[in-house]
Amino acid sequence: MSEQDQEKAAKRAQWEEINRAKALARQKQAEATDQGQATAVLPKKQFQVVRGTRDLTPSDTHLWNHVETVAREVFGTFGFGEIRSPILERFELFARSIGSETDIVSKEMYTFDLLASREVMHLQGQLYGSLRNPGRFTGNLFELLKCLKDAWDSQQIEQTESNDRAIKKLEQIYKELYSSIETDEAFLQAANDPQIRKMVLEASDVSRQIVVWPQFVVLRPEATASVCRSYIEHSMFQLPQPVKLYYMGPMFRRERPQKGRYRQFYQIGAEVLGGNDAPAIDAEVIEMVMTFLDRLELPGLQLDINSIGHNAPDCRPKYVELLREELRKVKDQLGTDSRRRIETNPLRVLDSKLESEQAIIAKLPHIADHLCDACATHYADVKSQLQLRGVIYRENWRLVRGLDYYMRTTFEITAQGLGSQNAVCGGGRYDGLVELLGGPPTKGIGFAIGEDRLILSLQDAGKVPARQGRDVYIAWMGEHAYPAAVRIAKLLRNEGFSVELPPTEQKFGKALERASKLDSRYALILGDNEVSEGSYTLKTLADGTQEKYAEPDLLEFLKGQQ
RNA sequence: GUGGGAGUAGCUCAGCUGGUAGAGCGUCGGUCUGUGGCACCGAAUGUCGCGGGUUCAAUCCCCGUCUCCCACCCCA
Repeated sequence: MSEQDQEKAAKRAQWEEINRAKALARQKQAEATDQGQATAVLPKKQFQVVRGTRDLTPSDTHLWNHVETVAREVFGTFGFGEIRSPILERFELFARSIGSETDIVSKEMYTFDLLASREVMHLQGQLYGSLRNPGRFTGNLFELLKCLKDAWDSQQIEQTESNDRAIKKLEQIYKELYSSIETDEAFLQAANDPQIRKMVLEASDVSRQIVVWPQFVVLRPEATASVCRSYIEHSMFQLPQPVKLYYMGPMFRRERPQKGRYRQFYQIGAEVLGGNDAPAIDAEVIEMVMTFLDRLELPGLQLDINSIGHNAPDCRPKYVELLREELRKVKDQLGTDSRRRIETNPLRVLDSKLESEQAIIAKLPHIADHLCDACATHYADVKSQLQLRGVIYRENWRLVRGLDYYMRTTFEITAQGLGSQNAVCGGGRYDGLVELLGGPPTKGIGFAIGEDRLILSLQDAGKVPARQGRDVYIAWMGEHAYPAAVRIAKLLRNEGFSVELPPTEQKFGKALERASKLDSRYALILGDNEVSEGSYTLKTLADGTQEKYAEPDLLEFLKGQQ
């Protein structure tokens, strides 16, 4: 013990000395650099991706592209066409479709104020500030009127009669002011003219009565609403029905990032709009997405289906009331979240993952037993249509969707390797949505696949297609070989081969080493010997064999191997 | 938004309840000037996530912050 203590004390003393020496050295160095170059080093702050977003580099994108290619192929075979809608949409589009009470709309959207409201407020302030200068006042009033009219057209001003009157009044005052101070003389006199002063004051008063609501543009949190908007906006109901569309691209939700959940995430989805609500359509949509996922060899696939009826007194609302009553009876045994939902959204109680609630939930009434006749028939037909197509499903009476617009058929697909975020696809029928967004009554059904999760699951299962290396690595040596190398590279690339042409000369061994590191299939050897003979040596890197070819033979051979 | 864990080389990670940082893989170069994968040798790369505090001294202890991971919430 005491020995150790002594050692420590000795070390400590030693270091004190060293520290002092270092401090001295540092001081000297500082003095030296003061005389020499004063190095002004900028703080090196590295940029990094914003939270919840990420880069996908070639080692990722090769799988992403594979997934997207298969999606396009499969969806194409079902007669779907791609739609690309903007990433920016009006806030109201999602507030109306998804439901303004949902988390997505109430707190997870990235929003931008279109600035019109601020601009108007600014102009209103300027107008007031220029009360004493009729000339400027008139100019400001003109600007303000322009903005107000735009705001009125885009419904940023409440469409009331009094607002309408106020704008018209301003317009009238503007015209009178404009005509009465047309001449310079009038302009000079205007400031003292009681008539004009009165108009100016009135205009200022009236303008400030008008409230302009901010108008928000958002980054889309999902695409179904966008597709419906587009369907309406392009009058697609005049096309042969139904219209079958698919999309893929980034969506944005400001949630806490987690495995399989990002703030910028990607969805692949499809929608069938218009026509009738034949159960065969529901079944075909499900068959399509299952075909797609099967083709990718996604492991551990589980398809759950359910029907949540429709919004009529003899259907879902009736069941929701029944469910609420049953839940109230067992309220004491439920957690706080579920207790709250009894009143706000009893269906979501069925979703609960709480272990302690499972036994209670299991005894609750099933919605399938309380559907109206039409919905019950529809559900039964969807199931038989699925069987007809050989689609294996599991009925899950607890499957309810979180978004307001769903009705009747709902489904969800889960996969392996995703932790608690195991849903890889969700979808359902939404017959009222297009009408809700201002279109004609239109049937609709669709799904969205979480591409990030799909990719995770594929990676987890090792279902990543081998990355393709180069087809041909050109191992050229010597000045004479270089022009020939450039020429043959061009020829081969024109034929669609992936060719690596080293920009500078390499030692032979190095060239072959690089060729194999780049997973090249062949090394094309091109040195003095070959140049003088007008031939090429082609080495197959897998087995080390090599052969000489004349140019036409070489091309023919490689094309045969493609 | 709430709770827990983590952050050390390009990657995966070691680092002894404080003494100025290491391995493997990868990268680059050499052994090797017409034959790669192997082997051997060598090199580069770190403000130990960032900021502050305690200390003679902090990768280590304390506080804050950012990011990632896990769970909740919600959803794809």
